[in-house]
Amino acid sequence: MDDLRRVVRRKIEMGEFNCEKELTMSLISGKWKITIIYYLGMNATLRFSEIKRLFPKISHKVLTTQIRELEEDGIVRREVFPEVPPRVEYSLTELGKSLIPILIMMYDWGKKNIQTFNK
Amino acid sequence: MDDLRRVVRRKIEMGEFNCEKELTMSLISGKWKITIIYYLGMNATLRFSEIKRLFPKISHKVLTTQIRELEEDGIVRREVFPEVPPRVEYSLTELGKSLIPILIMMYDWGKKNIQTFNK
DNA sequence: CGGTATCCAGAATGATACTG
DNA sequence: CAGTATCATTCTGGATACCG
Repeated sequence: MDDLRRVVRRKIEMGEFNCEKELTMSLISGKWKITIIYYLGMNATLRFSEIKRLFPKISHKVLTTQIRELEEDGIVRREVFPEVPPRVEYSLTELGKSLIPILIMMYDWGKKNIQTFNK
Repeated sequence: MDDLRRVVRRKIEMGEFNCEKELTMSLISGKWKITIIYYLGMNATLRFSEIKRLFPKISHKVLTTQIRELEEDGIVRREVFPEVPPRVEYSLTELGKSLIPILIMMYDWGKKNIQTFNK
């Protein structure tokens, strides 16, 4: 797929990032992306419908969009099994797996500090 | 200020977070927030105009908005000196400082992987 | 200098319906 | 089952002008 990482590459070329942190942020920004990455990290592979079942609040179209962007950015691998009915399995690439420590840190930070926001 | 952390608190109350990671993300999501936090971490205090000079591409209003949200969320401290012309200095709170390791990890990750997006 | 108010453009998200 | 297409809505960021 030629479009692979096109948005991110365009941002790099246009000098839209002030700093490499913003590259990282741009990859995980999106209402469901860190959730999807994290659960794929815990489950090795998940089918489209399994992700939907895990997070009923995410709409069909939005899940498609989020996971397609993750795929374009090289974070998620998509495998289509030519069956009827179709089966599609998602898993993390090595690049995707390397994001997990960052998500764990974000989880730990949130866990540690959430009570200060409840007061 | 009564509005302190109101948006985040509302999200917590409404159960809008699937996971504590999302609390962390919600605090640092915003086009300039990680940039502002990071530079405040390196400079101890910065005046409004100094931040503007560091990042000429950020507009006046957007800088105000981003930094006000960081203040409401308890990440940034705002000190007003009653002088003419006014002087306002921003610095990180302890909560804000505790985010720095996450931003450093994001920087390192971006630095390490940016070349894979340039191909 | 360091704001606020208004208005607007575009992006992100979401609801719904249709398809191989 | 796992999509795509269309349309509506909401959220974010930005341009501009005015203020104490």
